[in-house]
Amino acid sequence: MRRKVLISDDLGSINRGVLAVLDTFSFMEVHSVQYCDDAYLKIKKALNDKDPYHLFITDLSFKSDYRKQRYQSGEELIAALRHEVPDLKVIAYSVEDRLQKIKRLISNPNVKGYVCKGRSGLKELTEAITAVCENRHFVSPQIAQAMLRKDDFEITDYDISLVKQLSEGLSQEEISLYFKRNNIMPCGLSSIEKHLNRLKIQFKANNVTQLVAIIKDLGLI
Amino acid sequence: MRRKVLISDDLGSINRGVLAVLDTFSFMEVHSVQYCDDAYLKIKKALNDKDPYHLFITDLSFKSDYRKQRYQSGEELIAALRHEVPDLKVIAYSVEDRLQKIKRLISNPNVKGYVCKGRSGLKELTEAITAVCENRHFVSPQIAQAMLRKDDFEITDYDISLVKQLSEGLSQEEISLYFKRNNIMPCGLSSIEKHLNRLKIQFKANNVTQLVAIIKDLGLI
DNA sequence: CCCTGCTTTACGGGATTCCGTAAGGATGCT
DNA sequence: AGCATCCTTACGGAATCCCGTAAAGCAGGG
Repeated sequence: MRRKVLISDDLGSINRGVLAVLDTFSFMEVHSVQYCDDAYLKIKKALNDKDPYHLFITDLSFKSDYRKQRYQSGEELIAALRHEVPDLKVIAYSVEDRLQKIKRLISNPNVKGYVCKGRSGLKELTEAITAVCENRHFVSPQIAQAMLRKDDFEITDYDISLVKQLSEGLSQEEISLYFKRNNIMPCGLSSIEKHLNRLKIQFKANNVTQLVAIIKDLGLI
Repeated sequence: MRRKVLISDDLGSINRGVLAVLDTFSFMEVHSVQYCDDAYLKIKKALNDKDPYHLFITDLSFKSDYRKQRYQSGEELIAALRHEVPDLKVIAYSVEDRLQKIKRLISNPNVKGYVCKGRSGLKELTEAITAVCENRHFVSPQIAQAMLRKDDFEITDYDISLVKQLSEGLSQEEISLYFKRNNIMPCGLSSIEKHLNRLKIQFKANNVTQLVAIIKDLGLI
């Protein structure tokens, strides 16, 4: 049975690697793009032509360059496809290994698989494709395992955006106002202080400056 | 003329992509590894066997996993090779795009090329390999261009160590004491404040936290 | 020697952060 | 409803940071 597959990744080297893997599936017709917007257009066009894609394999983060994009990240594109192309199966293939983010992603019914880029990424990707073709789901073992553990020592998007604002020079009071304006809860100055306190303990930071330095080193912002 | 090449990247997909590119150079004998320590061992062994590698293409950042590594990053490995295998030509292939860091890297005479992973990464890598084979150097155009720009602030070692202490969580008063103990002048609290003030103006930072974030982004600490 | 310019150091007051205590609100369980 | 728990928010005092002013020290030039 012929299957149409689209892969999307900004790094040429990764695209090439994934293509090499897909070549082992002889029944597949594979196309690849390097921008989210291109992926969106190809998917929509195929749908219009009554020859839709069956599977979409995409990275999550895309470097921005001179080409202005409507969809800046894989997440955004996947979210849009959820309603516009509900029959499309999606496998995310990313270095992202933060549980919170992955959980949210695979709560989207379109997303049938999550594969962590890593040393055995291509092997896992093969498994994921096989699974999805057989209507099963797949997530990388290290993620699946982490999801079982209950010690949710997790850092949320809220925390990230909080620290990010700090790193951009806002005072805690300014952040409070910013959160109020953007309807991000909690937005009280006290809550911001409390969250920061928890983060400082978690990351063993003496003060906010060190906290930002640590989070930056971890590549979270 | 036969050339031995070693490539090192933890992501399997990238390794595959790079291998595909290297296949277009028919005279090359290519090996690949996924850990810095493996790269080190292979390079040393080849040297011992009197059949050394001519070219080493490596990523800079490697995810750590259960395998404990002596060399945690490409930088560390490259620094070690500088003295142990001075004849080995190195091309770094990384997403890193911070000038200062790249400058420090290519100040190492072994490093003949720097290629930025990105949409045209493989194309540039091909150019880099060709250049290095012809005894020329290569750095990705976007980096080369950025290096020309002269808005490269004068920043002293004193400034660096000052900001570094901040990023490690010391208060300004603690830094004053630290400087006194280590005979770093000036060490008065007021002087430290004054220096920080100048830095904040230079780097357009609202506060110390943002200053540290900026300096980290520049790769200065 | 004095003047000038530069840097280090000191001091003070206002702003911000830090940290503990506690009130108010939502949720879930019995 | 009553109770426990978790989370948000508020408040206040201590510590720290921020920033301007100013004195002291040290070169170089006239």
